[in-house]
Order: sequence, then structure tokens, then C-alpha cells
Amino acid sequence: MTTLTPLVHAFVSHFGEMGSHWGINRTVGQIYALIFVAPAPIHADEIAERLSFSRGNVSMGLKELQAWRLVKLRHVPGDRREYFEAPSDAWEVFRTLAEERRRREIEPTLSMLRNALLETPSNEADRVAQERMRGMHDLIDLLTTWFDDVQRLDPHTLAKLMKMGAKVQRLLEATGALKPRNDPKPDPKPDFLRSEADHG
Amino acid sequence: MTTLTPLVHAFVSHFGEMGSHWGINRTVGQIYALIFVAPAPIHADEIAERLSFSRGNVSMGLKELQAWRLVKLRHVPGDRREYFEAPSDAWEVFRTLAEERRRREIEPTLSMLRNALLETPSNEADRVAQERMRGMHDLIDLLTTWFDDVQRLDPHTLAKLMKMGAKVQRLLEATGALKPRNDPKPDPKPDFLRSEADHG
DNA sequence: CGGAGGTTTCAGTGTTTACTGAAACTTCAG
DNA sequence: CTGAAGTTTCAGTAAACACTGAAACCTCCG
Repeated sequence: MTTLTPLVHAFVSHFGEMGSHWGINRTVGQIYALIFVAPAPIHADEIAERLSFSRGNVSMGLKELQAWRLVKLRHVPGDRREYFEAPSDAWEVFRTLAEERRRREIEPTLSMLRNALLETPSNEADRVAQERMRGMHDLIDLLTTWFDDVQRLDPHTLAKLMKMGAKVQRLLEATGALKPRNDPKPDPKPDFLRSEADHG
Repeated sequence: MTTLTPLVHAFVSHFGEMGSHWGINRTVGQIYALIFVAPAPIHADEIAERLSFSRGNVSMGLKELQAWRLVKLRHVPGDRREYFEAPSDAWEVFRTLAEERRRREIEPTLSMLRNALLETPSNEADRVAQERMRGMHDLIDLLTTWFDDVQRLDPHTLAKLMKMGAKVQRLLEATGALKPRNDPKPDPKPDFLRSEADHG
């Protein structure tokens, strides 16, 4: 921590704090932050020294960051050590993060929900529970499918679309691609909108 | 845990596990799951009994869930106890979650980044660090602004738009609202695309 | 093949966080 | 005002997790 400028120190500390809110621990957050702002790839020793962590700790942290695909390995000619670098394009980082979180958190949940939906409810309470789970499943499914789809657009186009924001709706209504709210034929699966106030 | 059907038990356990990956702890995850699938509002004692948690623990958990606005207080006529209910519309849950996470995680980060961007870099390393931070800031800003905007659409329209996914791009290009990739005048702020390979 | 330079693993320890059970507090009916 | 029914707080303990330092382990050069 000694050789960090105030600017970098603030950034690194913040990522440490945030790490705990996310699934990663403080150490890993700080290591990532340091690599992210570094002007050139750095190696484990440098990280250990600059953050005052043990070498073992840094090694573990780097392993985890590699598992998250948030850092890339680099080799410097004439140097056997492994250098680490973080993609500096924020979009790329965002996509990686989204993909990994999805794989680790969303997919297991979806799979649990799918299993639950295959069961035959044994009583009324189970029936209601299953309804709720279906609502959750359908929304997650919709969101992830959409994300898959949209993720393939090039960042520039995507940025433009996002800047348009809700204007897209009006534009599409104008062209007739999107009807203004009362659809003639109902959608095949608009289940997640059910109001579900049928208890008691 | 004794009075739970296998269906509900699986759901509750899964949320317990996931709780640790998210910022909330196992207990809180389980309590939420139980309330979410319950056919009617339930009170603290019932939760404590069904999950075999101490009453104090349940009380804390409920407090946290209320802070997250994930459960609502209900009162049953002729009963002084407080009953809890979770909104069963998955969209609403998603929005609440997104808003709270934003308030707790994104906003502090944005504010830290804004401060960092106001500093005058004291050397070359700081300059580069600041560039990276700017990229991150701009992306987060874009994403949250977009989310604000889109969130106000009614769920039905939103669902339709999402089902269209990337098709929106082609549609808009056809109407001329979106140019197919080589823009005549550059955007005011496309900074987050800079490739930033100028070290060494 | 020896050993310099580097990485990974691991037992042990310190720190944080979760959880319990009991006591303190609140509210309300009579 | 009293006490029954309920909720919240809290000190203490148990469990989980992070981190160190040292040893074991690789890998490549000479």
C-alpha cells in the first residue's frame, strides 16, 4: 500500500470494500483494481509488495481472477515470470462479468427451478409455490435470452441503442413493428404478469 | 425445516446457498424464499418454526428484507402480529432488487469514480489510471441511465421488446433511425471504446 | 543434473460474521 | 395499572473465512 498514489489507493480500497458485497473477497477485489489501473502488465511480486499481501495470498487471488477471466496472462520476452493484465475496455469487462455471474448463479437457479416445475404439486400450498417459481423462471429466462441476443451487437451500436433508451418504443410503434399496448392475439407466454392474488 | 414439502425445501435451500454469493446471508435468503412461495402472508413465529431459526435471528432477517424492500408488512384483522408477504410479480421483484443494488453498490462506486476524475493526475501512471477509471465511469453511467429510462415502460411492452432482442437493430436501421455502423459525425462521448494500448 | 527463480499448497492463526437464548422493551385489553 | 402477547436488542459463542509464512513443488538455464 505504500507505493500507491492517493488516486490509485482510493480506487483499490473501494474495490476491496465492494468485493465483500460481491462474491469475491477484499484481497481479490484489490488485486483486480490494481491490475486494472496499471499502465502495463504486472507480476505477482509487484502486487504483493504494493498491496502488502503475502505471496501465497496474491497467488490465490490471481487464480480466482483467472477463473473469472478478468485478468489475462502475459509474458515479457526474456523474463520467465507471469505478468497480468486486465482488459481495459469496460464493455468487455462488463460482458465477462455478466457471463461468469450467469454461469455461476443464474444457471444453477434456472436448473433448480426447472426441476421444481417438473414435480407434481402434492397439495394446494405446493401448487401456489410452483406458480411463483414459474413466474421467476420465466422472467429469468426472458432476461437471459435477451441478454444473449443483444450482447452480440457491436458495442458502438449497442451504445447508440441505449442512448435512445425508451425512445425505441415510440419509434417502433410508429413503424408498426410494435402495437401500442392492446394486442389482438395474446402472446404465447405472458405468464409472469399474472397477478396471483388468489390466496385465502 | 421439518414441515416443508420437498418442493419448497429445495427452493429454500437453494436461496440459502445463493444468499452467500450475493451480499445477503444464508438465513436471510431462506426467509425470503419461504415468504416468496407462501400462499398467504406469514408471521415471524411461523418462519422461525418452519426453518428452525431462533426468533431473534428471524427478526433480524426480516428487518434486512424490509430494508431491501423485498417483503411487505401486512396486518390481519383481530391479530396484533405482523405478517409478511413478498410481491409475487417477478418483474417487480427484479426492479426492486436492481434499484437497491444500484443504491448500495453502483452509486458509491460512481461517486468514488467521479471524485477520482476530478483529481489532477500527478504523474504518467496516474494519468493512465484515470483514463481507465473514466472508461468504467462512462459505461456505468450509460448503463444506469438506460436502465432508468427503460424501467418505466410497462412490463408487457418491455417483454415484447426483449423478445425482439437484436432484431430491434435491423428494424431501426431500416427506418433510418440508426445508421448501419459508419457514422458521419462522431458521437459526443464514445470514449469507452478507446483501445488504450499506449503503455511502454 | 543442480540450483536459481519462480509458483502453489497448506497447516495454523486471527478476524469477521452468523446465530442463539435470554432479557428488555412495546402495545394493548381489561 | 397490570399482565399477556408479541417484538427487538444484545452479550456471548460457534462457525466460517481470510491471511500468513514456510515448505513443497515446478521449470528452465547452464
